[in-house]
Amino acid sequence: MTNTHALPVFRQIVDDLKRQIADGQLTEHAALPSERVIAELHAVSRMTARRALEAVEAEGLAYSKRRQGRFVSPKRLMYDVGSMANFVAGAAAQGIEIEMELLESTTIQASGTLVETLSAAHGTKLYQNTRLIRSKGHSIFVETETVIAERCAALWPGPDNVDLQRQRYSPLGHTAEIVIRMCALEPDPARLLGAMPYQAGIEQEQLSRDESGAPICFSHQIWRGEMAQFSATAIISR
Amino acid sequence: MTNTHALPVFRQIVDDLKRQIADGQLTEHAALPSERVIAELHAVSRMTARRALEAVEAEGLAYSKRRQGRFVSPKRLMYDVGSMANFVAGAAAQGIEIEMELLESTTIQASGTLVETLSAAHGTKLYQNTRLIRSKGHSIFVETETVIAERCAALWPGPDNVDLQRQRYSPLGHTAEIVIRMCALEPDPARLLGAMPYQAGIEQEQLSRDESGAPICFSHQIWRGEMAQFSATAIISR
DNA sequence: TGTGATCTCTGGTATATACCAAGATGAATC
DNA sequence: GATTCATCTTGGTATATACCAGAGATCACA
Repeated sequence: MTNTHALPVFRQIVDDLKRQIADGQLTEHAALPSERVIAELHAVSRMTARRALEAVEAEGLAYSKRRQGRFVSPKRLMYDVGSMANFVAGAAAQGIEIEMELLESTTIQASGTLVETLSAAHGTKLYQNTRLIRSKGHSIFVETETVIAERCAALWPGPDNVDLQRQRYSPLGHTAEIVIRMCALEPDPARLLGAMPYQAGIEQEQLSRDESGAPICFSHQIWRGEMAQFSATAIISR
Repeated sequence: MTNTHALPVFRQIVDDLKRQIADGQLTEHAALPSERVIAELHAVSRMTARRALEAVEAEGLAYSKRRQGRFVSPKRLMYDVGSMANFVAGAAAQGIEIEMELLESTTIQASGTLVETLSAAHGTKLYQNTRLIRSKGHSIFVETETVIAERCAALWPGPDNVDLQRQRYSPLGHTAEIVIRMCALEPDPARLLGAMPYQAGIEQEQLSRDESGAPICFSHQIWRGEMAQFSATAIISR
């Protein structure tokens, strides 16, 4: 297929696929045509079909499962970072069920950048938990949370607690500094999220403080970018 | 070059380039080796070299200029969305100069989704401005701002005002609802930003309200994702 | 019925090749 | 010194081909 001065062929295929998704012909988690099928359908080489599918994926409209196919991404979830730390509660209010899986729970000693971030002395006892958050079986983000043990003994009984997975999402602290940025998904979190390594995602860091301003908890979240949508309310201080 | 069970070849090239950037061998805005040079250097086909460079680009570590080459991306800028609307002031405090270019300034009448968003009657007079924000000649984001004329006559003299470009960045309103999400850059903003169409970026919407809660201004910003970093402070209300 | 081998389909990697259009450059010319 | 023009380089598009490894279905056999 030759082409002069018009839209690139692979771009036309992208538009076709996007239209099908928008139209509802392809619904959430439905399989997209495979590379080979698209190649035949549009009479292009497989590489061109592949470029088109990769573009749709890069836009966050689809995700791929190795050796299985590409599928339509589910809709975005809203996360109100302003009222913070209640992503789960907020999701519940929207009628969205969230599943949390505790991947790892350890007790470590403060070192490296954590010392500065948490204003904790070297060797301070810290609880560290890694969780994978899903909705309807679809991975949304991975969270690694580091808590200063002594500063929240009452609020948080420690890694042995059964209700651990919910605990984090009841308010811990009084204020939180949040940073959000785009990032490339490293292989490890990408695997957990079922995403391609190094595809674009969202990284979020939260540092929670208590009434006195002392850090309690540092949380690092890695989101599938196309799943995330962050809201906040700003107040013009003057 | 054959390869079994190790890292894919193009990934190794990516790591090599990333190392050079991290080491400082390649500094901000320095040209990366071209596709053909990398192909020769690593003894791979041009397509493989290309994949590597595209991957580096997708990670936000480089940007490409058509027919000129690929260059190392500058460092991220921080934007405090919590205190809002003072991105320029914030940047100044960091010693970063920001340039604003007014691309378009029109007076329109409320219609479509703007009617709902701004709670304005159909046909209400609106000022609409599109600006491109740069730092050191490097495009960062495009903003389209829609202001209800009558609700801010005093604060904002209208599109004829000379100081227009600064005006917006002095607090307008008392609160703002902000939404941040990852997106694919549409061809138009991509061109303005000097980015590839459909690469991943950040989309931000701000709805400013006055003391009474009435909407004043709706702002839609499209950021080069690798340039953005958004911070906020959350308060746990309980 | 259950189990294991096989076969098909999938995306992922890699090469070699070809052409295009426009920026950069420098030589020849005015 | 300024202008024109050819050349080289660049990224972008597109094809054809080849192989790999694993998920899923199927089918033969115990």
